[in-house]
Amino acid sequence: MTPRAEQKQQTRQALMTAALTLMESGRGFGSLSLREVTRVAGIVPTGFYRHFADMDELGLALVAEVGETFRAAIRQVRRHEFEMRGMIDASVRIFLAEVAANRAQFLFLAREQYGGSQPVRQAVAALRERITSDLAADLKLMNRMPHLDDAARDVVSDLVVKTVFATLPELIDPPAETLPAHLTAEAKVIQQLRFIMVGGKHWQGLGKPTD
Amino acid sequence: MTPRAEQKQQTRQALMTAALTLMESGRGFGSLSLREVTRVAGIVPTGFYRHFADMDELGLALVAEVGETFRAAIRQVRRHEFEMRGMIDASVRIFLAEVAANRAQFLFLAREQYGGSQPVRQAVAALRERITSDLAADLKLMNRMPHLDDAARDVVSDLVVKTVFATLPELIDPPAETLPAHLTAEAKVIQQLRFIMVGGKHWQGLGKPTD
DNA sequence: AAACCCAGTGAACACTTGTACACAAGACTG
DNA sequence: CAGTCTTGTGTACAAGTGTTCACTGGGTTT
Repeated sequence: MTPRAEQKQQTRQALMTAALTLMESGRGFGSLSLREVTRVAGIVPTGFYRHFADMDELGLALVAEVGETFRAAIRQVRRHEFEMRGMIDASVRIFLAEVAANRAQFLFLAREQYGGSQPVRQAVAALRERITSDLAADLKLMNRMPHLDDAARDVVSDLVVKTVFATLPELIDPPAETLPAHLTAEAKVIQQLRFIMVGGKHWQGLGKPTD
Repeated sequence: MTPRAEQKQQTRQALMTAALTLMESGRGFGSLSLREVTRVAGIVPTGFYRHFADMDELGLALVAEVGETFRAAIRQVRRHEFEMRGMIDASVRIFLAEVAANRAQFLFLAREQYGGSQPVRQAVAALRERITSDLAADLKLMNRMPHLDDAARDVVSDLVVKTVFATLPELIDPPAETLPAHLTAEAKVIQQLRFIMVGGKHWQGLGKPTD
């Protein structure tokens, strides 16, 4: 890549991390001003337009970025998925490490998954759908839960992804007090995913409601 | 109540619904300006201070309000809980009706549960904890899932509440296209709650990991 | 009836905001 | 090397922001 283009992408990245930095103190992305972002990024306000048409476009770039690291984390999980014993434990641990290594990105994801502007929210929804359908395909491939038909597998996958996304805030801002070990966010989400998997295994179809 | 105080509460309510109204077009609460809110509420900006010290306090009032309707919905569910057949179905249906009847409030809750300012987020967290521990107590009382000890019941309750909260956005903004019946947000969340419950019933303790 | 209280007003303030425009200077291209 | 492209700059402006202060007028109390 030419030095010019390289410099440009560097500034572009500065804008993106500036936005994430500003959010780290609890603000929502939608309340950030263009000027604030450029101020933190170290360029003049008008320079912003060389990279994004408006703040929404910056938001979309951030979704794309966190989407990439998210999927990279999943690929890494999948690479270890054949160590069957305690697969959930291993997956969660790997995933948590990735979240810790990219705290700000996942914080953005957690905050804006439902709070963001419409384009941002749509982008997050699209990301989530891709992840969900990947998981469903994976579940089918490894032939766990053979009782389930495709539709039911979709619903379970959706539940798993929903649980992971909804747990993100706990994982990112661990409650300050050191908790009894079995209530770590990590331990809790592991057990919750197990409940879901066990539920999937013992599912009996819709004929006889068991509740 | 004296006419004066009544008038005051009426204006206060106008401010709260003004905020909810402004959010209905996709904005986050944190991006609303005090002046906008008073404009929609039909009073002059300075009048705001007769009711709230700042926007955060308005946010807390909104959390309290939606918390009340939320818990009212739960009480209504509980009143029907002894019709055991299809208890989940009934609960979800009742709850959904309440959500539909108070769309804007639940939209606020869904959006701000993780996106709001720190005080708002804390208030939502507190609300969620109350609901969770109520549910745990309820599960214990009706003695479903006898295999589970208190800790495990807490974890299941947390998962259920997490699922409901995370599903709120789907329930509020139903995807425009009429879907195949088994993929209604309603049908999906019912099945997901069933998965969780079945998982709880067939839980075998932590001794032998089943995944 | 007189005194008081207080929700809502209106003007004013010092700032911040998004965007337009002309410009500089270094990197690219012929 | 000359000419062009493009990233980042500086100035400017109209619009919106939160908060202050002194005020009005009708409900409330004595």
